[in-house]
Amino acid sequence: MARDTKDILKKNRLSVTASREKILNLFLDQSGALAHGDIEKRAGEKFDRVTIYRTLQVFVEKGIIHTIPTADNSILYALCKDDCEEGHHHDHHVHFVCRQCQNTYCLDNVVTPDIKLPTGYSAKQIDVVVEGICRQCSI
Amino acid sequence: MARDTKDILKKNRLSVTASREKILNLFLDQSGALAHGDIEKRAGEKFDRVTIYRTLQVFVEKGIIHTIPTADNSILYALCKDDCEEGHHHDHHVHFVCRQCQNTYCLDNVVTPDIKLPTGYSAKQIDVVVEGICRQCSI
DNA sequence: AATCTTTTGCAACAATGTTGCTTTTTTAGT
DNA sequence: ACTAAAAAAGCAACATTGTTGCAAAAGATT
Repeated sequence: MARDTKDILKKNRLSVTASREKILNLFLDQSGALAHGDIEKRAGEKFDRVTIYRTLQVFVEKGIIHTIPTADNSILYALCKDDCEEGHHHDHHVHFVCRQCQNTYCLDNVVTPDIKLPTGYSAKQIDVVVEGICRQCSI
Repeated sequence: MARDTKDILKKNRLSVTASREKILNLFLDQSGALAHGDIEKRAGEKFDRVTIYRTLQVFVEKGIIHTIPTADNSILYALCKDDCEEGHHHDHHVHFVCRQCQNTYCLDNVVTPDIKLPTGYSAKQIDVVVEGICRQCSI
């Protein structure tokens, strides 16, 4: 496990530090997306808020995590799949927000549909966020 | 014009006040969506920030405007069409963010597609935000 | 016009995000 | 393994954004 995080960091030409490993592990140990606040809480009192901000920023730049837009004005972060590279996200999956457990998941198997736009508009990226009840909560 | 705003407010059983008329007019005079900050700037120095927050909140509750989730963590607001009622938004159109002019538009004619979800997931609402170049900017 | 209700503005506060700078840690070269 | 250079962490101070309670002002109702 610790091996993994070191590898991921090195692969992205990032120096290996305690906070980066810790934060990366939070994402690896967790299926859903995390908000900055979640990370602050779960990391214990160990890290400075600024460090978390900067770490998340670096991870996004390197394509290790991506952001998910939400209606309630909080940015969520989730792990990218392997086909994301530095400065070149391939974020073509649908995001799902559960109204019951409030978790947000990347539905990696659900691809964003094509959208027919009016003449004159051209699409570069399409974000789809579905709100509803997740598998866990509908049992 | 002033007539319009009074009518809209009355139709929603809201008392007619200067700030509500002013803010409503900003939306009517403008095709795109507005962030809280935009409103604060365009309204002049006249209104308290708190009043703007509360006014937007009331407008959303009444179904006069709706919110648009954005990737950069700022909530945008835009006018609802007539078929929105109190507590019951019919927000089934696609939102378009222009990378050039940075404006956000409601594409009222473009309906959000159905999304096939994995077993166990059920959708209550689907938000689609398309990023690209708008008609104005692609001339 | 008087009263009751609603809204506004103010002040204080809380949460979130940013910046510059010093100290500490990591990396790379020997 | 040790040292110098580079990078990151931590700290403090600050900026922005959003929230709450309450008194004053404005709007609605009769």
